[in-house]
Amino acid sequence: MKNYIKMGVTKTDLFTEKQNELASVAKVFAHPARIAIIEYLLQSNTCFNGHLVEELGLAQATISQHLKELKNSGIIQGTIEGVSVSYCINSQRWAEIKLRFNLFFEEFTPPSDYDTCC
Amino acid sequence: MKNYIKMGVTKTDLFTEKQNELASVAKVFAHPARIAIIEYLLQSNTCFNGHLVEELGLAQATISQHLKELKNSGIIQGTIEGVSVSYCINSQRWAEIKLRFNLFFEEFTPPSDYDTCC
DNA sequence: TCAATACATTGCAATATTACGATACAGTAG
DNA sequence: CTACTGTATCGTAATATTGCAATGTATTGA
Repeated sequence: MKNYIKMGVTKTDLFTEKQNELASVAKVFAHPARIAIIEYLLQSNTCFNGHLVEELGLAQATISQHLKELKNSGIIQGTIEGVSVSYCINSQRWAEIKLRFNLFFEEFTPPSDYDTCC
Repeated sequence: MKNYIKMGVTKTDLFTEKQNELASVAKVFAHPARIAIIEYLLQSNTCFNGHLVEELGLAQATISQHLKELKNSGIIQGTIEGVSVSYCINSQRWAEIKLRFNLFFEEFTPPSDYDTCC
């Protein structure tokens, strides 16, 4: 069984692999600090080698923890660059996740009379 | 301040309204049971009035709790229909959330030499 | 009215998340 | 080697999430 982000007492075995995967990725996005980190990397649009601690207002240990989760999910990657680390979006993984969410959102194709039913 | 889904000891005040909102919606998707419920409603493509408890393997109380969170986020809506309740996707809210995620995913436009940098 | 049905709410136990200080570690400069 | 810098990890407190049994509530059918 795949090693999903742990989910409380969640009974992952009741659900499909796809459902667990989507939930797992959504969980990574489910924190504003991680959204902020991602958007920072998205906007810098290159390898970022800098001062996220000053950028966000969180402690260094906290940011490091969030970065670790982002790395674990494959969304970002980091390479050691001398004394510091360069982070950037993993473009392939990003495309993959984007597609997965798109497919999910496209699953809804309501008929024209949809809104009259409840 | 808006009433987001509570976030542990998360310091929401450090982030923008948009970041907190996106994280809040992602949090709703961050559980396979809720994904499963949503997909069930998506696929039935109409007002569902039925037996989610038998469909998923969770206790009635647990499902009720997940439905409540989905209702709170506006993703689904329910109307009392005699002895039971009909649930369906709120198509307007769905479109809103879809757009929000699309914009987020579109924020990444890597230059051609992107993958060489880290 | 009374029982049955369907769902919501409450209360609780087990577990995960978030945050941060303290500390470890690795690379660089001197 | 030593000090410094940037990051990771550990330990821990505060809080949230998940799941379920028990219970409450509202509607239907007899």
